[in-house]
Amino acid sequence: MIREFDSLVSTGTPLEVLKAKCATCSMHQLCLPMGLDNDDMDRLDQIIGRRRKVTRGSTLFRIGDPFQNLYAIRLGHFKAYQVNRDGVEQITGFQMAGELLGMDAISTDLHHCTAVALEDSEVCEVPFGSLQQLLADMPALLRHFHRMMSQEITREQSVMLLLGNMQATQRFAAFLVNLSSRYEARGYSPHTFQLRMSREEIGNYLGLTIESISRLLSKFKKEGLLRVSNREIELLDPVRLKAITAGTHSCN
Amino acid sequence: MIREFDSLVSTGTPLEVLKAKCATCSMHQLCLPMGLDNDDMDRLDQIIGRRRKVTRGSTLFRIGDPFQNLYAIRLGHFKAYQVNRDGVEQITGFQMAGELLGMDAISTDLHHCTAVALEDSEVCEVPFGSLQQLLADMPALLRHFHRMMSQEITREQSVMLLLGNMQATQRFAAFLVNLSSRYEARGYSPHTFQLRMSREEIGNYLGLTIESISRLLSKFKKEGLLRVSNREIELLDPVRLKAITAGTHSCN
DNA sequence: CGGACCTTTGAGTATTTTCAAATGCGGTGG
DNA sequence: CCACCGCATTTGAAAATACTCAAAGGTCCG
Repeated sequence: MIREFDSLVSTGTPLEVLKAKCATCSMHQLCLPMGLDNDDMDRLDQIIGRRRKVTRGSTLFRIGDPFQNLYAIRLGHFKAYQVNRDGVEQITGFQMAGELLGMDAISTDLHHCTAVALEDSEVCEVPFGSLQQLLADMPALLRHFHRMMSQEITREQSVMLLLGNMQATQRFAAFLVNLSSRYEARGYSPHTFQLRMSREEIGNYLGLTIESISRLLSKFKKEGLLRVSNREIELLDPVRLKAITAGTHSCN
Repeated sequence: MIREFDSLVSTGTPLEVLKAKCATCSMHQLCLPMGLDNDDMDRLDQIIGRRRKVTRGSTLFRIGDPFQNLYAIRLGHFKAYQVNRDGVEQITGFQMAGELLGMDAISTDLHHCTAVALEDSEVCEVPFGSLQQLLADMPALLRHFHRMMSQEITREQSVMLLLGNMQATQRFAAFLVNLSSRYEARGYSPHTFQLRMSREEIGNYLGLTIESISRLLSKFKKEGLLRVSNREIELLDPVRLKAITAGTHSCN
């Protein structure tokens, strides 16, 4: 990687672009280029379109938009939501750096959800046509791409489990534990983190109302499970939190 | 297709195997070989392992099983469920002929759900290693495989919407409408069909109790929306059923 | 400092669950 | 052929969880 760094600098590549290469991206162990050698990573870099900034609250793509690109999140957080025929939103996921947005659009070439940045973020545009050509040529990339799609299927199944037969307390505990482990996987503290989404968004995602979320936060606080200050969360008893996730038995 | 049929017969291929070829399978317009030309379909046929019968109630694969094969359903119905740490089941989907089972296992090489036949069924074993090699070589197959995975993501998102912010009545209506359209896509009557799953399984899938399902059936029956006799269902007013799916407003 | 917005908390309500009992269906054996 | 048994389903009544509505309290930002 050092070698590559040098060669890029020597050819006068602007620093902007340099920083944006997969090889130097802190997410390359989680993201699409995971496990690729340097040559393959270069080829992936070459098909990636723009590295785009998405400001807080702005929309990356919208339901019904034609599908052109997948988006790899370099930095920041997103929410993805579906909309009922009633116009009611249902958030289907919160995505963070290293995760891929837009995979649900492959089936019909139209986006099935809307993706909105929860904070100022950056994404890599991955033109899907080009990616598919590359996939045929790079078994490692093919394998990992399939893993990422499969992982999304698995994640959604877990949410179905959560929504289908967990109580409010369990759901919220599971939500916190999930965030915690994802931050840990990214090298951040699993105990202290900022919620990037509002109480309302959490409630929407978990199939609960904003009031329920607020009450659950108060309850967990009172029980010494966590400390909250606005969106700053500190998990004080991850073990018990995980236990609550498992069953209703331990939560009164 | 006729030509192929002839050539197979002339080479003395047993009828058993003949019937099992993708080209002669009634599901090839929905299943993996969708859109493939005859040559490509042959290549796909060649990697397919066994065409296996799965008797009612028996398990195709189980959570934690090592992942070897995807399974294309030729005939019959399956349920796929996850299990909580409590041992509580959550059915994540009901699959029918033409659909693919096991895609959630790609991410970790372990199955994340258990698949059980709801009636005597038949599946084609698709060894995933071989499939991946083929994918690199057959753009059309690659494309369709991605569509199928993406479709599964989309389907699960719809279930999240259903579980996250629909009421019991809406959920059950949505369930019936969904079954109806899938039978229609397979050339069966969209109005009259047999439920292959018990009331309990429906309830589990929809995040409701068996009693609620029973009550909803009675309610719909009383409102002239459908006729029920055991597992035989006749939808009498699909339009109103769809309307109920959309919003709570029209159902008292 | 003021205002908009988000969050918290309380009280009453509603939907769905739980628990219990009755009904119906299919299969088995007298 | 009919009675009986087991199992799935239906129905009823009480209970619980989470929601709705309302108001108060905080926080952020101009």
